[in-house]
Amino acid sequence: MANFSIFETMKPTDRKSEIIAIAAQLFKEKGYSAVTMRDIAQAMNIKAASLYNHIKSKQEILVLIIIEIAEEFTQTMETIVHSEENTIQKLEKVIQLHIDITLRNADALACLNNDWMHLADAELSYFIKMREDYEDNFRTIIKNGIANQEIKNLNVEVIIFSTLSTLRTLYLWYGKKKSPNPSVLKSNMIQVLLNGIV
Amino acid sequence: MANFSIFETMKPTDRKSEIIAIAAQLFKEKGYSAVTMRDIAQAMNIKAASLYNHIKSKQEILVLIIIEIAEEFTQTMETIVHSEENTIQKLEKVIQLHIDITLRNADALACLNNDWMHLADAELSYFIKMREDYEDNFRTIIKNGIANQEIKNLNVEVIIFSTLSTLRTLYLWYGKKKSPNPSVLKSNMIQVLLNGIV
DNA sequence: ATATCAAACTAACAACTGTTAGTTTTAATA
DNA sequence: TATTAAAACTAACAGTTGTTAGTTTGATAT
Repeated sequence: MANFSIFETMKPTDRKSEIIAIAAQLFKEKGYSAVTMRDIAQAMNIKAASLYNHIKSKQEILVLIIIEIAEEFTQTMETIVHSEENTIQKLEKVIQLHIDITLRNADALACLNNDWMHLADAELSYFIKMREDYEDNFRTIIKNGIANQEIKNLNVEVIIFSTLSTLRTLYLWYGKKKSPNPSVLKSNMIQVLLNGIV
Repeated sequence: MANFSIFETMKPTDRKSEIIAIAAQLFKEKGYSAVTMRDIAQAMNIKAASLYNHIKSKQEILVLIIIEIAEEFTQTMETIVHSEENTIQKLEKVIQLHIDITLRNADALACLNNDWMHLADAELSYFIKMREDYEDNFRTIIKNGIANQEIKNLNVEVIIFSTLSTLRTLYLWYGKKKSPNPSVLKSNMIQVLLNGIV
């Protein structure tokens, strides 16, 4: 029986996704540990116990916020590093990746950056592994670029952390009054990170 | 009576300072909210209640960790922005400032970056004010540099946040196996941030 | 109408939180 | 040796935490 109401078709997110989205928002503001289940419930206008009709635990919320987005970073980076493009094009793709995810899900990104250490057991190891792989792939791009003389022969670690620091904390700046629109952001970011400001 | 023992003269930090140093270390690893007074006490091999012979509250620890270092940033930036040097020299001084504090007190810096929102009332407002002043002064340096044509005419906000992101999260990278020594770090950082990597 | 089922509720738990009060230990001073 | 003061202790508190159990609500399907 085709009884889809307008409301059903207009509401693509189920209750569980709503909880995760709202939790991510709260985690961004105060951090995982400082946000209680009662805080999350209140933000949804329900009682804390009702959350457990949809999620297994507070931990599960954290895992769902962080792991999916970490996998996207890891997989896309894997694609970029193995592509046929030159170093500059690869770096532009990495910048694009960070901007895209920041625009799409700044809250989850904040959570990933600040609260990953509150993951436990298997998920913690998995996350750390992904992060290492990501950085190793980035390092490979830079080293190849230096070998090809596409990139200046500066300390590799300094290049990596200055670039990644900026890209990883984009969520802190985006949404502020003075932040530029996405395409201006991208082109200026490429200029600043690759060619410097002087 | 000159009865200073070797131990006294060798121990320049009193008990309160020890608490603050250990707390900062724990806050860096897990964040302010996730660290309990019992955690801090255990790290000092005493009981939680004993901490209150030295400090007024958990909040006070946070304030003492963050405010002092925030004031140092704010004041030094004030000096730099009003100095007679050119833009490049000013930026080099700002980079030096961040490296210095990172090397001297990475734990407190991590705490300042991640836990400032757990300050309360007057201290929270005071911190936010200092951070705004700091960024305004940085913005002034960049704008003057662009006006003088010492700096490329790129989006000012992008320049500010890419530079500050890197400098502010230095503590995350420093101390890792692959990180270079301070003087190499400084010269490479100036190269990367000012002149780019390409 | 009745049955069904997701999603809300109330009530409670055991563990943990920051903190206080009052007491004992420790080590230096008179 | 007696005194003092710093710094530890034990015991407990009131409030908060994540979570469970069992129940009620409200809309949809038979």
